[in-house]
Amino acid sequence: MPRAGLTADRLVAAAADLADEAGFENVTLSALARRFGVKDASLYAHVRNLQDLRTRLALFAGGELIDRIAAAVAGRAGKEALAAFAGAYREYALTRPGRYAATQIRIDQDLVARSPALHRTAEITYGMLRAYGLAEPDLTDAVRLLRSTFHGYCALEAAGGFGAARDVQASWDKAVDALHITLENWPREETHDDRPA
Amino acid sequence: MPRAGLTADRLVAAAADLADEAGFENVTLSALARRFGVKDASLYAHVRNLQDLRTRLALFAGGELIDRIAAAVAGRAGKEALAAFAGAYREYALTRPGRYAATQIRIDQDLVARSPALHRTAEITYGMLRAYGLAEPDLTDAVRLLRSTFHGYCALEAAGGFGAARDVQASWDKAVDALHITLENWPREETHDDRPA
DNA sequence: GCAGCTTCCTAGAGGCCCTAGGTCAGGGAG
DNA sequence: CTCCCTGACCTAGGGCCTCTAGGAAGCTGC
Repeated sequence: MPRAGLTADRLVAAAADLADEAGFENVTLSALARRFGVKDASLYAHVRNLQDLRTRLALFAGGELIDRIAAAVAGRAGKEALAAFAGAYREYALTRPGRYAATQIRIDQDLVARSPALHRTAEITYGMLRAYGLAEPDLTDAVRLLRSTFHGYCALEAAGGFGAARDVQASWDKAVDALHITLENWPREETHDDRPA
Repeated sequence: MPRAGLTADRLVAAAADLADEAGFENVTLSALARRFGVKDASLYAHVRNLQDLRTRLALFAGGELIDRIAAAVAGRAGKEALAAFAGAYREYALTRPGRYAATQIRIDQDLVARSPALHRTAEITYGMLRAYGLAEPDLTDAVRLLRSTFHGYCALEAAGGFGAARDVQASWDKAVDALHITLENWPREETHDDRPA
């Protein structure tokens, strides 16, 4: 009986493809095992359980996403950087819907803290915003606003939430313009609060 | 054998409570049946299947949400209306997480079209924005931006996505301020496009 | 008090997650 | 080259879930 040559990494990669094809909620150990021509119990040698698989997938996808964003943002600043960030973000969310959905699951907090991808995400986002000259806590507020808008937009779009005739790409470009203006006209805090983000 | 007196509406109401207590993904026919002291097969007399139940729950929650928003917005305009809208939205998302999650599922498009709650949502949102004097397509773009931001914020907050020390309520208030400024300084379209939203 | 509709039941198939324990392939040690 | 050990993969089985088919028991209108 030949071996399938499973490893945790190969499982995660296959799970990522499966997520994009069938939706993140259909990433299932049975389906994954089927894909490798193996019984589901066999997967437990490589992955603790379904939750573990999904967490690994989330971290994997988070890494992919920030790599693309980093590549897009590199060498740009200000509005150009913002547009590049936004474009890479939405592109990933739309072309890899399952992987993107994976990045949104709730993950154990100290596992998050130990993830290099998420640290990189924070660095790049805060870095991009430094051009706007915001100080804490405005900086953190702005980061939250950006993440929320990007995520909300992609989530609603993916869920078919935008029924109006208006072209979504044009709408998105406008939203990015609007965010740029928002960042330039940010309602600053009078009192200063320097706690780290 | 006494009857439980099930109806579709009672099932949906119980499902809503269950969603808030155990999470939307744990809204299950078995759990619901257990709650009524009834076998799961019995539920199929009132609800077509799990998908049908979840869809009904989504529409129910959508109606509840827009009712609260409408009540909050009533009699206000401009920034006050925006803040009231935002406050009611986030309040609902945070205090009724399962119901709120239900509102985000993908729903059959022509079922959406026939839902009065969703029409009301559109009316109220567009109505609130009329104070900012936007014309199409900017109006639709602005609505999309608002919905995205509100949803994205609540989704990230609920998923534990905001790790920084900064108080989330303060951050949210600032985001609403920023949105108000954005709406007042909206980057207008030169060319006019009047298609309905 | 009876007919018929509806509610709720039992029975059972199939999918999923996960554990316990067995078997056999492949690589290193002798 | 053979033995052995690790670990990749297996079978068996329990529990929870959805959903269908068909039967019995309560309620309503006559």
